Amino acid sequence: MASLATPSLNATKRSPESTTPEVRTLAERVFHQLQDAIVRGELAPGSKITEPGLSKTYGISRGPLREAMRRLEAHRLIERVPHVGARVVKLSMKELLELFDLREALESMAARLAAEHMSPAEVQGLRDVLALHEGQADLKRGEAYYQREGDLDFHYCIVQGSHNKMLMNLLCDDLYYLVRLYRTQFSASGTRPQRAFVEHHRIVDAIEAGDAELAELLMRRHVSASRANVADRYAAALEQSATQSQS
Amino acid sequence: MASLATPSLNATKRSPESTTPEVRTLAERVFHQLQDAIVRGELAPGSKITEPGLSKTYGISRGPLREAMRRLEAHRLIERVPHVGARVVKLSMKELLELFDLREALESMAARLAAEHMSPAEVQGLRDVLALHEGQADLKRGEAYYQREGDLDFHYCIVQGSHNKMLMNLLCDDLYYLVRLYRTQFSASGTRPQRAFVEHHRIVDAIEAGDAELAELLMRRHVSASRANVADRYAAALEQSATQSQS
DNA sequence: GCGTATAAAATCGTTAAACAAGGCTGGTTG
DNA sequence: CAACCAGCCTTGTTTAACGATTTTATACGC
Repeated sequence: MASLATPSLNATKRSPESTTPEVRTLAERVFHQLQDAIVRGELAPGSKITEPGLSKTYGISRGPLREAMRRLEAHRLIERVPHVGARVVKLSMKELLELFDLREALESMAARLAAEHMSPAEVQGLRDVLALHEGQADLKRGEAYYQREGDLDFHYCIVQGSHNKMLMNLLCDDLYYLVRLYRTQFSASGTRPQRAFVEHHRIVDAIEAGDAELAELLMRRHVSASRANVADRYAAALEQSATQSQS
Repeated sequence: MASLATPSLNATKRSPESTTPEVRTLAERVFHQLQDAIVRGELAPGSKITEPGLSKTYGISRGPLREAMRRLEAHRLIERVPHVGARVVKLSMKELLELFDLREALESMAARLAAEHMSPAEVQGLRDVLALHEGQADLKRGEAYYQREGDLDFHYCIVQGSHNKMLMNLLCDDLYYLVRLYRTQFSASGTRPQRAFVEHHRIVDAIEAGDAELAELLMRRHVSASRANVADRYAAALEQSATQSQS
């Protein structure tokens, strides 16, 4: 029963990480703070990050700060040039689509493994997450951005269910932060809510049935459709701005 | 014609990185040195890494050293515990199989993208790499370990051909170092040479034909077979050591 | 006025010394 | 023998300083 609550707990624990209670070293703490600030858009994409500046605002010396920045660099949240400085990463549409390719490959694998390894309790936890989102969807029906973080919660649970630690680290610690960063940068509200919802349910069904192949296929299509949706909306925005500048 | 040589050049450039000519900052240089030392087994897996020790052996102060270690940590080549220290990562068989799952997902995607995006010149470069290995195979036929690094060269080229920078970074900068580390840790000579060879050729054929689906499928099978081979050999080794201890 | 060249300022990379904080070792003691 | 305590070592962090490199600001010439 305890493990039943794990997935949704994990999902809720992600938001209030501003306090970061268990983090003991300064470098780690400031790393998480900066990570959050970047992902939430408080540090503007492309803006320059200066050591003396951060050192003053966060009240720490340059040593731990530089270590935190090295970690941010490894997570691809900032870009550094020797002797010049660091700036917050600015995702291009090309890189965003690349990111979707990665997600398609990794998350379809995660769904496959989840179908093979997830325990009934974990599946139930997954259904709980879905039910939670459904409630929110009922409340805010019509608002497009209702599932901004909820969608990731679902994907988190699937990845956790794969029981593959390397996969979990890669997706949850690295890629999902980039996904969230993109969502703030492009102010991308997750459109196509009801369709994604049905897809989520079908994926859980396949996982519950232990149908690894189907789960993999459905997740692949789900991510692929999400990618196509983003690409289409981008193309539409491009066209609109083009006609706008024409008039 | 210049770009034709790029893949094989890239493959050869990987080995003599001990000089690291273009690396300008100390932290970066010592990071690469440590990375190399770990991957080549000079730093024993599980062995403790102490800051004063490395600081003395490499003749640098603790500042850049700690930054280098933070990068090694991000690449999962060392593991740190606050206030305790860092040790070289020690891959378990479980983690190795997890790594193969990642490779299967990512490299099959890479093969698919390569079939879609690779230029004829790049395909030719890929064939050159294969021909080079074939020559070595003729020379050292019988020796099982002939393709230890050559195999990775092939996979490198495929990933490069995907033209997906995120995928390239992930595989070439992160996972492939872990693969090499595993090969030294388990003193794993790539067995099944001729079979892998045939598989390599068929993958290139599919890529050249632009058959993305087939390339993806073949690469998936290729990695999967490699994984199964490793798992089998490990199981056999386990059984042998069991009967050995029995007598 | 504008572009170039030089000089100044700011930032980054690195070192060194020092101290606090926490873990490990080994000896002492009950 | 186990628990406890002290001392030592390593890690985490700060401060100050300096060389190197980049950026900027200024002044000069065209």
